[in-house]
Amino acid sequence: MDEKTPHCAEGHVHEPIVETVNASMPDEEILCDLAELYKMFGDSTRIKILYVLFEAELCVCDIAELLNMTQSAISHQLRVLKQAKLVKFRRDGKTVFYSLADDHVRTIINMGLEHLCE
Amino acid sequence: MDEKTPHCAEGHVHEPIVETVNASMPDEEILCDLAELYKMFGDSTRIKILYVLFEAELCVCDIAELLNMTQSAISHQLRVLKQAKLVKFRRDGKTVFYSLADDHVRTIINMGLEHLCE
DNA sequence: TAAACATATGAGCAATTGCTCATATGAAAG
DNA sequence: CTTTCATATGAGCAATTGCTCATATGTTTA
Repeated sequence: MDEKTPHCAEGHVHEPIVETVNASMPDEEILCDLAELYKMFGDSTRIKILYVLFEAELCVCDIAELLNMTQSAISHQLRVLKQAKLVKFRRDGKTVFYSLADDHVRTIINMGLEHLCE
Repeated sequence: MDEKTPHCAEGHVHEPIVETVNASMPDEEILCDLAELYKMFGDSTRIKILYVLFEAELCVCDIAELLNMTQSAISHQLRVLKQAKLVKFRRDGKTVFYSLADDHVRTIINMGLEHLCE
């Protein structure tokens, strides 16, 4: 048997359940993608950026001002959010306006807030 | 003005919007709690543990076997999930059975999966 | 063209994280 | 009580992360 997985005694009571669960598991890759997605929401700076974009598109320096953080810090995080396709942007002269990429972001954050307020 | 926040030129076009957004921001603490919550879902091991508990309560070694990881690694993560109140447990002799603490966990994970599959 | 401004990005660093390994705890069986 | 088995936990380490600081890029204006 696999050396890496210690296990309860042979003929273990819960084995059938393990089989069932194992069969219904999504692909490893999907679950990793899911973790990557939630990782985006797992940092307070990024949560704040996303929340701030709920109401309006904003430029980098506006966000920095709202969160009282440096332009650089915000820009780095926007890059990450952009890669995760959670925000999109639009250039207008020197200014770059960011906004939520889709409505799921709003839904996911609101769902989390609901969970907290119970 | 605040030294830490660089800002666009004085009399900036988007200032009114900034005011509005600022007024509607939830407390710092709530957004931090929200980030803490999502941090739990932001690791593939924890996501897998939670997913595996969708169908049935399982003991630590069953989970370890399912995920092909060590008992120790799983136990450490279960501790974290327990602290976040995402799982609960029940002792039966030597065995400890873990299960999802509430239905929100299922909902949140499913919502993320939906977002990925579009 | 040069200067000014908004944003992006690379290097570096301190803090956090997720594991391993060894060991402790707690419960049942001998 | 002692052993065995299931689980919990502390120390330590490598990898990741989120920031700062300096600087690069891109756009407008003089």
